[in-house]
Amino acid sequence: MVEYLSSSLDPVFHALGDATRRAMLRQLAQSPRSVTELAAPHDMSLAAASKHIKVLESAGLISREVQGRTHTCRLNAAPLASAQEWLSYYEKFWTSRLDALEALLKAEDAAKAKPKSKPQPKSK
Amino acid sequence: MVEYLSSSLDPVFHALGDATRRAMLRQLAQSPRSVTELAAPHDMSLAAASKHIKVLESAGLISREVQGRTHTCRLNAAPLASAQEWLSYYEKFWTSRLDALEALLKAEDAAKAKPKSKPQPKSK
DNA sequence: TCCATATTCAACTTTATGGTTGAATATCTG
DNA sequence: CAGATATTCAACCATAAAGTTGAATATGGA
Repeated sequence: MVEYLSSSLDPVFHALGDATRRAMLRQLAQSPRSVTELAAPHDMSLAAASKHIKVLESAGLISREVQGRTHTCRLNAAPLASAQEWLSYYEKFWTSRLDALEALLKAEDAAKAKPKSKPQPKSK
Repeated sequence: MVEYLSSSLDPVFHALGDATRRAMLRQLAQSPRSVTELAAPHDMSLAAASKHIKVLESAGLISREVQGRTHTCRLNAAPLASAQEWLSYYEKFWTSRLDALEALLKAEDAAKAKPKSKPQPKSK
């Protein structure tokens, strides 16, 4: 039903790859904020914060309503749903398994074409 | 129980912000692969693919076992769990709600200090 | 040993990122 | 209108990213 282009995930994950921007999303999860409010907790110029906001905006993660001189930003979580959808594919790799062990089990499971009796010791 | 540093999400989300790397993770979800095998479907030099693999590796998303001249890469999904955990915070913003509408509702919900009777028409 | 295979390394190019500062623009307010 | 506030813009800088090519390294196999 909900179909997401893989390519549209690029800007979303990219936007999430920065702690400042993730923090801004958390702020917006509380309530809409102006640019100044969003910038306040972060130790950087307003112009820098403005750029981060633009990154979030162009990833579709926030929308902006201009009211006079202030821009009110709101969270738009929809693209996060598509990110989570992408990640959900991998749930089977950690659900109800220890992850390192899981990797081993999964490898043997899936690699039907590659029967390897045991891991070789490192040559170095 | 599982506690993840926000900072460790930076390299994870960054790694996911590239379609080539996401595709490589999908490949590895099928079975472990050598560098050559991982590179094959992607239209780039082996050296470029090798760099992508290194990005995934340093984000902790894959591990590598060197056996002779081939390096076998395996998926390590654990950091994806922490990414999903981060995203899960936002589930409430899309679960059982239309997303645009949801933003509105949520805004009213969370902004207890800001009772706005109805959305203002855009000033522009 | 010789050659092919697997992978990385080094150097380089181009473009993107994240930050700065100072000026510009627009709006609100007395 | 004048000044303060909100935000962006433009220019600039330093570093990182993503790709290339060609050489280096290591291993496997005849």
